[in-house]
Amino acid sequence: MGRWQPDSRGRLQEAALALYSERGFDQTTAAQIAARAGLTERTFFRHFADKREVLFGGSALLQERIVGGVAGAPPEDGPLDAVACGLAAAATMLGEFRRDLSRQRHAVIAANPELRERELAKLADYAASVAKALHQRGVGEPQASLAAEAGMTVFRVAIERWSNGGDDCDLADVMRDSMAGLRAVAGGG
Amino acid sequence: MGRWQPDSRGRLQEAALALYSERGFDQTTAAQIAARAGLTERTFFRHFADKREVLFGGSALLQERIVGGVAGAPPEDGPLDAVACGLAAAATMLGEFRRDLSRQRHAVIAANPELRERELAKLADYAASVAKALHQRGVGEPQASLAAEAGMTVFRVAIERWSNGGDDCDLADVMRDSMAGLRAVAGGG
DNA sequence: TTGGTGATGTCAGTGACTGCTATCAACATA
DNA sequence: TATGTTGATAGCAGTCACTGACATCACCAA
Repeated sequence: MGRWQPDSRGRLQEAALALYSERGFDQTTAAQIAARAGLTERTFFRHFADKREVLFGGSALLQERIVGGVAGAPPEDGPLDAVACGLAAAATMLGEFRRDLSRQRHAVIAANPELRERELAKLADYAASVAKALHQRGVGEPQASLAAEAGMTVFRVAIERWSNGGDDCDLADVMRDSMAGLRAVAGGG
Repeated sequence: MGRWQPDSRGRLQEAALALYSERGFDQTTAAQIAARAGLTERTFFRHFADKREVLFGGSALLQERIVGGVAGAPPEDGPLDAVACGLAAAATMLGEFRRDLSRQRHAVIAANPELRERELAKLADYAASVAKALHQRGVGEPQASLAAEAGMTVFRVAIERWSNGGDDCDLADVMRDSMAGLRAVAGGG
């Protein structure tokens, strides 16, 4: 056995989600999270840049999935179709995850302005990398940025609907439906 | 003459913009801003909730303009047309402002992740109130949210293009053009 | 004259976050 | 076996964002 318990990072994420749920984000200190994970505050900040980031550990992976979905879309697809492929890939990934944890995390984020801010920043990051992927498909500006940002809009709205929906509500379905909604609103005028 | 110099709030905003430009956001302390404005740190935090907010003093007014534009759109306009009216109102307001200051502010925000986060949060606020205004025009969900968020996407992309464009680049024109771009991307597929 | 009000100053405190240094199991290598 | 290196952690001191409580004092109204 190692000198320390394994998976410090994972333990910190678990502890943070639990404490943020129980007492709220503001009422939780980094030292408390670390203590619950059997670590020190200093170690918390070695793993996560700040108190918020601990809730967004999976975002890099999700971003890869989305970009991969866009890059792997059929070559004849238009920009927004390609983005839809990225969203489908994201929906698949999130669907695999434990839904109760997703909901708990979403509730914590929704309850705090600072955390909502961070989530928006993550979505903007996704949009930037999706726009890049669209460029590589030959899409120019401002079409690429508009399609990418619009896609993230659909993503956000869909996640919101899915999170408030019942247990039989499928994320991929909601994504498709929301994308259709955007096309209707934007295309029809 | 009053006991204090007038317009503390304005002096703080000016001092903050200057210092953030000169040394960068991270290298500027709230105490330095206050000192430059002839005030104390404590007073800074009475006027602004945090170090970032001092750059967003006009956002409430801008929000009012956008919502007013949406509410005042012709009744027969579709959701996205109404949002376009809101954006036009915003463009008018921003056009009245000194462009050099707008650019300086934009550069400071672009240079710092925390400030970009805050700007995204403001846009999300605008989107929420625009969606509300659309509801009052009889638009349902998710159409209202999608149209509102898509509108903010257009706003962001347009501001970015305008900010990087030449002096002859008109914001209202860029807004209209970006909106047309979105319609083309979303409508055409 | 007197008393209330509002914007500011002063001060002490909490907690997020950082830089530096020490520790020590694990591993590689001579 | 001995020795040096590495990596994840602890410990500690420090800065700064932000807050709460209380004091000050020009201004204004009665």
